[in-house]
Amino acid sequence: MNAHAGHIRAQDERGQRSPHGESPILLRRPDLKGRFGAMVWDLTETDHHSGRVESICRIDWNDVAANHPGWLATCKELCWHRLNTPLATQKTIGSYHASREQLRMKRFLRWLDVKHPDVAGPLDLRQRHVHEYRVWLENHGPEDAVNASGANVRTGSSCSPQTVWSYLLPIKALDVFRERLSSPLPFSPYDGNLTAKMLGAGETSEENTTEPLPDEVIATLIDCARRYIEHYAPTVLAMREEMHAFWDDGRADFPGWKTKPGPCPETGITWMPDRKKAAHHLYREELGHLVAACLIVILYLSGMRPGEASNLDSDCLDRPVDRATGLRDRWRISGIPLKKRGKGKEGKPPPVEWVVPDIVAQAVQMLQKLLAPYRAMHGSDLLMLSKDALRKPKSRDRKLQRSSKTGYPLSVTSIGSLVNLFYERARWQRDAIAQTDPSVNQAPDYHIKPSQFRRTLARFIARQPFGIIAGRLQYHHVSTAVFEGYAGSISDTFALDVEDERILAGIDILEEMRSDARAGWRAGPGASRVLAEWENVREVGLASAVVDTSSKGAVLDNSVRKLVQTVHVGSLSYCVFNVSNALCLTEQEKSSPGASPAISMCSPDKCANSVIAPCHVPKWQGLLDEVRRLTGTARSGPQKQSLRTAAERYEGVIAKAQGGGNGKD
DNA sequence: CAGCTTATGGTGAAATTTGG
DNA sequence: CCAAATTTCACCATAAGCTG
Repeated sequence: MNAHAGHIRAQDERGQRSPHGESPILLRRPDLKGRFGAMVWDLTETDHHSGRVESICRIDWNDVAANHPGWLATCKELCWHRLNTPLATQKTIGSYHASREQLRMKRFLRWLDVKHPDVAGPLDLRQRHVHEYRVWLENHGPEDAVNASGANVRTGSSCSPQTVWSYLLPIKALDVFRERLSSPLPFSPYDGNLTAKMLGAGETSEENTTEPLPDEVIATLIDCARRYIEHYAPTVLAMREEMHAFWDDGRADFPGWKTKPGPCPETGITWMPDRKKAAHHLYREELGHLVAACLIVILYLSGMRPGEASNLDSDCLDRPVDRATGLRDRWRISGIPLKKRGKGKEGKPPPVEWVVPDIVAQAVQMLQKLLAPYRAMHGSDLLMLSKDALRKPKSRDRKLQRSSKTGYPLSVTSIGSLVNLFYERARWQRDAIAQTDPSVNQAPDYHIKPSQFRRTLARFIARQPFGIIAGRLQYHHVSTAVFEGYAGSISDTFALDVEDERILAGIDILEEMRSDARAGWRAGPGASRVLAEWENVREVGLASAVVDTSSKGAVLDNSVRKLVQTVHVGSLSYCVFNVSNALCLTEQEKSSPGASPAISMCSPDKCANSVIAPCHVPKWQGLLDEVRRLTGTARSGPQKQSLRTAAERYEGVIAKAQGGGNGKD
């Protein structure tokens, strides 16, 4: 396979592989363009993450060559070995990490330039320099910073040990690879004791600090996103057509919009503010909002990470045949996972799948349609494109210049700005709705981090496995689809996130059941058993662990955890799970270890495990109303009969839960 | 199999780039 | 020169992989 083996595998006098000018940058990818001698190593192709900006996987040596010539050879050798030479203690690293390491190296070199300009190369470096750098990293304020061209400046006066550690990693690597370098360090940093532990990094990890989006924020977002997809999309598409026609026309001035955004058919508000803005800005702003609307729906209801969404192909959606039912009744999105990737072939991680509800499929289809012309224009296959893809191309032979990466992927940082811009619009619309509808209040000022969607979904599923999203989607379909969606990517930690949230929710539920019981509600046998246990647990001085259910998460004792795990939350019932009489499981499933309730098979009114409390009555009432409405339209006798049976069933449940012989007095 | 290191994804915000 | 949108870099968080 390797025609160049002769010079690729060149060995030095110690019998080790070493690079020279014509060596490929990556031995396992000799087809890559660059060679060791080149001043730019472009590893973009080897990066599976298409949403990542190009500069992240491009290593530009020109800066080192110009400002720190004595270091150039060492930096390149180190980087090459990091990419190609596995050691006993160090495996080879990916292009992303290799580039990041060189960025950190550059920061060190900048610092040396300021503090010790006499250190011209690795041979001049001493332990005291390394130590001084470490102290500087640990404790330096903005006034002390060594500024780079370009970007972020220090704000604080200290940083975390793990950050210090990662900035010292290139120096550690110089030590680890000393045998391979033509001019190794003349000493071993801290006598070989430069470790994460020494720097205090890796201390006990803290709680998950990503807070879920507040209810008002997510409600505002989802509501507005849904309106964009359902009602405003045709207007936005018409604007796109008009703008493209103008481009083709070749006229100098935009003649003015023919498309008029009528009032919102649902709320009656003017949904697009009337601004004096250049047409091409207006058009891209609205297209951007529509993209954001789809993105929000996808992120919130699939549990994807932002980076995974930006990595999706335009043909990621399909409708597989359900093996159990033979029907094509579920939507599936396939993509590349960012974490827990596994090995896969050719370094490419195997795809994962998310099962998603209808509205997510709609959002994906909208993106497919909305961005189709730009995909054709820029030769991209990605589902989402950055806003720069929406600009007018300069001419046939010249591409747009802003993005240095071909195809205009939507980077993760851009997702952030897109979403926050959209939230501003959603708030603006909500203000307008509040003018006419006094029951609607204003949305809070809030900065959204894209990763919060995933966390918010975890909480949502945990609290309402039978829930109704935004009051709009059908109960059964969504709950099972979303639930299976996360179960489908079981290798992910998402299931664990959900479980943690569920346990916290379970504590709320137990407390609620307890106060219901104290108010005179008579629980069934299953619930009484659990409540009695709960009283015990509360007694045993777990108050501190249990009372704090608010944010950072209570540190749960195992006994609490176990107890809470038997209680499952639902908006139709609680399930006090007890394997032996669970109606949702077959005999075979019951006997398997770790059996848990099958949400989609639940029959809350029949199962002995199920507890229907007063707070569930409204949902059951809703089901009853629905059945009565249908009874009016039913045609055949059997249809009417089955509806009557259902109605009786629901009436019985309601009577049992709220009054009659089994409820409050 | 816990505790550590290593590898890598994510976020905030200033600086830069680009079209006009 | 202006405004918009991205890139860049510092900082942060967490998963994967070793090792004893």
